[in-house]
Amino acid sequence: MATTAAVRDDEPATKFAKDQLKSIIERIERLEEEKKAISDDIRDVYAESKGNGYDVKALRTIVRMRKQDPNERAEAETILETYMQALGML
Amino acid sequence: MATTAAVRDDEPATKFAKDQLKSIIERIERLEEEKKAISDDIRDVYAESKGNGYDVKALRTIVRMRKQDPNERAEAETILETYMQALGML
Amino acid sequence: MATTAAVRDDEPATKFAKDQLKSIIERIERLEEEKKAISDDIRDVYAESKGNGYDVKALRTIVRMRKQDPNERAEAETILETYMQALGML
Amino acid sequence: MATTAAVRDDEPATKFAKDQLKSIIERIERLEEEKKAISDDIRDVYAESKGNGYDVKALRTIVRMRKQDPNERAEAETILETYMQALGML
DNA sequence: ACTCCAATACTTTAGC
DNA sequence: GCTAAAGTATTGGAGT
Repeated sequence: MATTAAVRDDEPATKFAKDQLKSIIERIERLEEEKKAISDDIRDVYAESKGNGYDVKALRTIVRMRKQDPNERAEAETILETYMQALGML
Repeated sequence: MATTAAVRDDEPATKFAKDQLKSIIERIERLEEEKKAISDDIRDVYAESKGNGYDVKALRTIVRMRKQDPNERAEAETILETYMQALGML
Repeated sequence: MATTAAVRDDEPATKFAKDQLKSIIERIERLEEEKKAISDDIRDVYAESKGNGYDVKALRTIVRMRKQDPNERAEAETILETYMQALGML
Repeated sequence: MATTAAVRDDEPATKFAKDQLKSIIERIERLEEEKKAISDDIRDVYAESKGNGYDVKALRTIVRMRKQDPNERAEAETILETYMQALGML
């Protein structure tokens, strides 16, 4: 295998392989840090909104609904109502 | 309430309140898009690594371990060892 | 500390303490086994229902809804609709 | 439609279908009650242990470890150690 | 298409 | 009471 060879199996643990592994891990760690920073930002927006009197749970529901495909949502709604009907919940 | 008033309670649904709500939702949606982009990047790194012969599960374990170690280890370790000792797990 | 003393701190690791610790762990493990068995049963019911043509997601929603307090549910619904209204989703 | 037919599609909502749906929901609800009862028991054991001076967090860790060990350890361990070796974590 | 597992979101509990 | 942490449940993606 030309290009690479992994840190695996019976292969000698070459310095190159080590560096490649290290590089992978560090790339992921950097990306996860960025991801965490954004998660924190999202949390902050919700917290701030709550401070301004908004209902966080409802906000989350809105965000979730807007993400869904309108068709799928309608279809799910129909089934749900059928079941609720059958159970006397409507 | 001085500054604004939310879309809530018995308050008239002012255009201002609507705009504020819309703004909150859109900020969150923008952040979630960024977050998703990064999640995809992370996924890509794993997929590419797998293509180069790495064991993805092990990579994930490494990442997790490096994240957890600095935080807790030393603290819990002591009590834990006492208990493990008592249970013959050591 | 009347009755016993735990496996902790500077106390000598008495045989009694060991046995008590072991007993606690085993009680929990037994309970967790039972709990897992029930979780599996629930999973089975859903799987079987799916095989009979039911929509599992909708079934889960029904179960969740029936668990909720009707008043709270109604209230949450109201807020949600206010927000949806303000965002032109209704 | 020999055996049953679910509360679904264009089918007339027969009493039978309703009963079957109701039966499914109630079976799940009963199982979830049992499950909750056991969860509560587990909680009680931890609470009682805490009252006797045990460190709950450590107890949970022990339980978790004893659960995981037999399953995976040996398998993942090998690859993992190779990687950790390469990263200077060992 | 279906099963399985990892990741996310939600809920509840403990601690300040 | 609120923030932080755990546990639990649901969702989404990967593999077969």
